[in-house]
Amino acid sequence: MRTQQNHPNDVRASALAGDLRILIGKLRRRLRERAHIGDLTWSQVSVLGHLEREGPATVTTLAQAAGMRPQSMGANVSALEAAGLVSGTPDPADGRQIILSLTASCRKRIKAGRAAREDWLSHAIQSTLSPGEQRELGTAVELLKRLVDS
Amino acid sequence: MRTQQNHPNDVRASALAGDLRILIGKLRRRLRERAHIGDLTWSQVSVLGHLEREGPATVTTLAQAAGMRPQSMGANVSALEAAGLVSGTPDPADGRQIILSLTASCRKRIKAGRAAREDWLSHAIQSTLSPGEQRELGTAVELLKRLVDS
DNA sequence: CTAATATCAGGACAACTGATATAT
DNA sequence: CATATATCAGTTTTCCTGATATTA
Repeated sequence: MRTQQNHPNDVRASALAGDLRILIGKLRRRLRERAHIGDLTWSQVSVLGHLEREGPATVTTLAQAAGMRPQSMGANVSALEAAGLVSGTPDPADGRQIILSLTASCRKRIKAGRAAREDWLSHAIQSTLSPGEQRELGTAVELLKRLVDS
Repeated sequence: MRTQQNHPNDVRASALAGDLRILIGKLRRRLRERAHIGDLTWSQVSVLGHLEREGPATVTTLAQAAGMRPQSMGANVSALEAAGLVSGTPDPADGRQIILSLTASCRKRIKAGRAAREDWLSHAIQSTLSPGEQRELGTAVELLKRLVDS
């Protein structure tokens, strides 16, 4: 290990962790208060994004991807089904599972681009970050994914 | 596959927003389940970090920095006072305010480096990210700060 | 008197744990 | 019987809104 005098690596990491911790709290509160696209919560919007990019999935798969319990994800999915944005069909090969996918109307809404533009977070990314900065953020997101799955 | 000229910047921003949304959820749950240093919650650790780096502050100041209501911050501060990590003295110039600062024992604990190393997040940053990647993350954190305050 | 600070009380949201029914 | 999936019910955490006392 090297330099323990001026910039010990763990002090740097510790300060970074502190910044990140505060940042996550603020982002989360912002998302909760402003990120409602329809009558959807922030978690529910995440589910829609996952289904859009990764395709149909079961409740358990979605829960694993989001790092939460199947019961918690089940509540989110129920709300989305009630809103007519997601529908589930039984897996013909495994009667225990229900395969969830976006409904046609939801897909249409996404394709029209309305959903994206109504979203506070993507709007903020576009309006406050230059294309180059957006790329920097993209690489950092990949780093954080690795970190959170470690 | 790259429709660079069509290249809707908003599609890119939208995908980035989706990734970020999921990431924040996962990070938040990870922090809640694993980031207890003593018997402290993640928000409380954030408060300690702020007081350590920025110096003494009032409840209102801390609340603004964290983007939450003074009442919510008050609950966190009360817990920290009960744990003997933070103490408040009345502002001699303004009787309404109470100035909060870290206690000697808390400072000692931080200085000993134990608190930092027990923290899941800073440990993860150190062990899974190279120094260069940590710098990349640092610049991205600055971008996100700007974004969340917009 | 109006504004700012802190705090008490009650409520909402989104996750959690435990238990149960059903299918593999 | 043992495992996996989904779901029902109750609890906890964390922050919110509303109201009040005190001081500037």
